[in-house]
Amino acid sequence: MSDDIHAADGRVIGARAQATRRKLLDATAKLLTEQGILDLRVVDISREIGTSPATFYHYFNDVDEAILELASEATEDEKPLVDHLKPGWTEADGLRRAGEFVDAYMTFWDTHHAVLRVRNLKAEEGDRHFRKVRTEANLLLMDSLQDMIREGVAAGRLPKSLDPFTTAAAVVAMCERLLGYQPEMAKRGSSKSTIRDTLATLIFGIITGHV
Amino acid sequence: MSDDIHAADGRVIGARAQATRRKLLDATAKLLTEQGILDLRVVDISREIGTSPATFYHYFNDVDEAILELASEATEDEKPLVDHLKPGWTEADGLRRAGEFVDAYMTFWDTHHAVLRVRNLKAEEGDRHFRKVRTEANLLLMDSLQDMIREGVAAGRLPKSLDPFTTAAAVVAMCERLLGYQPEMAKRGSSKSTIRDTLATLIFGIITGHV
DNA sequence: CCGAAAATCTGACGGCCAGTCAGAATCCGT
DNA sequence: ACGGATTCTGACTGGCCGTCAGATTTTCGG
Repeated sequence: MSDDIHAADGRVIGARAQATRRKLLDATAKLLTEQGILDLRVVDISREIGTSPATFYHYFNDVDEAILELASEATEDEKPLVDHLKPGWTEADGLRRAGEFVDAYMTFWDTHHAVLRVRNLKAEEGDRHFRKVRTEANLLLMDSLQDMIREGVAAGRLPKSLDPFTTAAAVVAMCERLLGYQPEMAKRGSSKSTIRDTLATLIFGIITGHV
Repeated sequence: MSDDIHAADGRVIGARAQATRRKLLDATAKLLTEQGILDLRVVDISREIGTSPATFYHYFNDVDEAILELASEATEDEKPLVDHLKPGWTEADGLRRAGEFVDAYMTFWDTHHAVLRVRNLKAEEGDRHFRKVRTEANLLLMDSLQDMIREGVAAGRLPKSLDPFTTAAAVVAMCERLLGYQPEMAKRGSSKSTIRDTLATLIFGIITGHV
């Protein structure tokens, strides 16, 4: 498996071309954040870096392909979050650890939310590639979460009717979606730190069974 | 406030036109489910009911307006769910009640998921109208959930670090997003009934503090 | 039942963007 | 500074959006 970077036609590209490709990816991420997927036009992405639409199609078969790559890059940034989810949370330090995980997750989310939104939309609409990249990203966290939940079930702190896999998915779901509500919740008095503390308490409770 | 139905130019319309408008809404929902928002074309919606694009624009200023109306209709279907979330769940019957709520929510979701996806996307991308309709829908459930959570906090079954409003939002978030994962989870052995039971157990635990 | 007014529908068009391709511009090794 | 390889783009085709003038259908007073 090669790490070479390819153009849309599959040929390996040189340093100058790699720089152009990177600029296109960055411009795509920027416009996605500013305007959203529904108003994203290849013309605008190209203009953003002072080039023509034809250049974009040298490096990507379509906009989806560029966004898919951004989604993969987001997955890379998600990997370190796993470090916060190692079994062994105690009643004494678990809440603090959960809080640290939430902090890290919030930072991750702030950086990538525009891309993650599109990844999730396309995945839910059935796109094979986006499903794959989303599933891989989610399994990163879920694998660790499952272990922790199994531990809680085995110790009798959690009910046996909790399926570890599904519960892990539910925790990830809660994190993802709750942060999407953030702007509207802020208007109703739920500050970032309230969300942080509540989310940490919930995660701590769900995966360890402590209150 | 009148319940009259209007064309895009604001004029009240008659029975024939109402039927056409309804067919356009249904066709929009159908194609949204089949193809997703990114491939939704006014041409296709019109063709679906054997009319021309110009007809569509008689009734809606754009596709968003039609989807927004479908989202409002979804909110109507969400209202009955509140009945499942009245305070007073006991340790004995709470899990059963939670399960009944989850069943109802899953049915609701199955019916409207394509529209809800777009509603959430547009809301998160900052669209004022979609934010409003989403917030209204979420507050329906959250108002009841908050009451139940406050009860649990007051009784000392739930930690005081749980903000009731945020926790209620987290529960809604978990339901919404977890169901979006359903197809991929099914491939990994998490059946609909596993999801149902786990979700019910989690909701029961989070809002009552019982295990 | 008739004819005119109101309501509903649509053909056709200008404008914008997607995506392609042939060839122009630039780079790089010698 | 020359020639081949790499990178970039002008210009074009085709398709969808959204509009509008006017065609078609329905309604209703007489």
